[in-house]
Amino acid sequence: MGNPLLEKIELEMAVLVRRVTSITSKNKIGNLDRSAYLLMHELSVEGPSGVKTLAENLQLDTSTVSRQAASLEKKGYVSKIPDPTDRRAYFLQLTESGTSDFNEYKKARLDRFEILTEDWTDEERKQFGNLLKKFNQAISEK
Amino acid sequence: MGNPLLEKIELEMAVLVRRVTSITSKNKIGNLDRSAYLLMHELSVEGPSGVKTLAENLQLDTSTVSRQAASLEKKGYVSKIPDPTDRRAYFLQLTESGTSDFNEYKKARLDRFEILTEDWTDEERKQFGNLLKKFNQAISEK
DNA sequence: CGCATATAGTTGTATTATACAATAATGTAG
DNA sequence: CTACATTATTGTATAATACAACTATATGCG
Repeated sequence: MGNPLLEKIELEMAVLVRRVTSITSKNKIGNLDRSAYLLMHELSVEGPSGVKTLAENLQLDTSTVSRQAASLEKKGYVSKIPDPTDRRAYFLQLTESGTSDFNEYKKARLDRFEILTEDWTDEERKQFGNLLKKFNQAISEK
Repeated sequence: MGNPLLEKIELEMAVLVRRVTSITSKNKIGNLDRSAYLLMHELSVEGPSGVKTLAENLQLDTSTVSRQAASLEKKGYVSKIPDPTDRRAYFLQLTESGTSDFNEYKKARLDRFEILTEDWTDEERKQFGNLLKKFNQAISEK
């Protein structure tokens, strides 16, 4: 029974998440973890934003973002600019060192993906990226 | 600069892992978590195995597997059969209730993936499964 | 205007999944 | 038979998350 195409996706997805989780636990590249990376990515794409906006965009609880932001601030990667129109709120902004370490980390990640897919065709890379994105969108929406 | 194909994979992969992690935290389907699921999958495919073998096959630390096994045993999903040739070792074996709840959980997961990919072509599903597998193999090996 | 409610962010606490290190019990080889 | 290796467990730590409680501030209504 069952749809073998779905079964394959289902199993490989479980394996993938485990592998990546496992890597995160030990093989952390540099000073940045995946979650901080996504937060910084968001800041670098969207510009300075507050905890609430970030939490919405990243689909995380504000408490989670708040802690990540605190940790990044401690490392000097983001600074908190008070929102002049609302004294409860801040804008989180990447610092210079944040930006440069973010780029360095991104490069290290890309190198890793380069190696992982070194024997793939560009067509495969393209499909994989597209399908991952499509899948992520589905998860976000459904 | 950089390779846009790789950048897309890299980013979407980070997002994917977060989404799935997030789902695991709240939306747990039934009584089984992803990690227990993979362990039970392994047992159902490979038959009764010891902690060490499982850890090797799943590429996890033995301590991690040992705890998962203990938790599954507590739920009555696996039983420990002493290895007659080595009194340090056990075989973990799925119980009936383990098998049936595993199948039920698997079905729930498949339903979920069915929905997530409901507007995909079979060709896309096939490609996604293949590429995920290929990627997982790369991670395991490189 | 002032109180009630809403909102931004932080902090306390819990859960899940993992690793590494130390240990106990048992096996094995010289 | 002793020294070393191996199987599994347990202690401890880390990362990433959520929910709930709280603080401070904002807003809107009577």
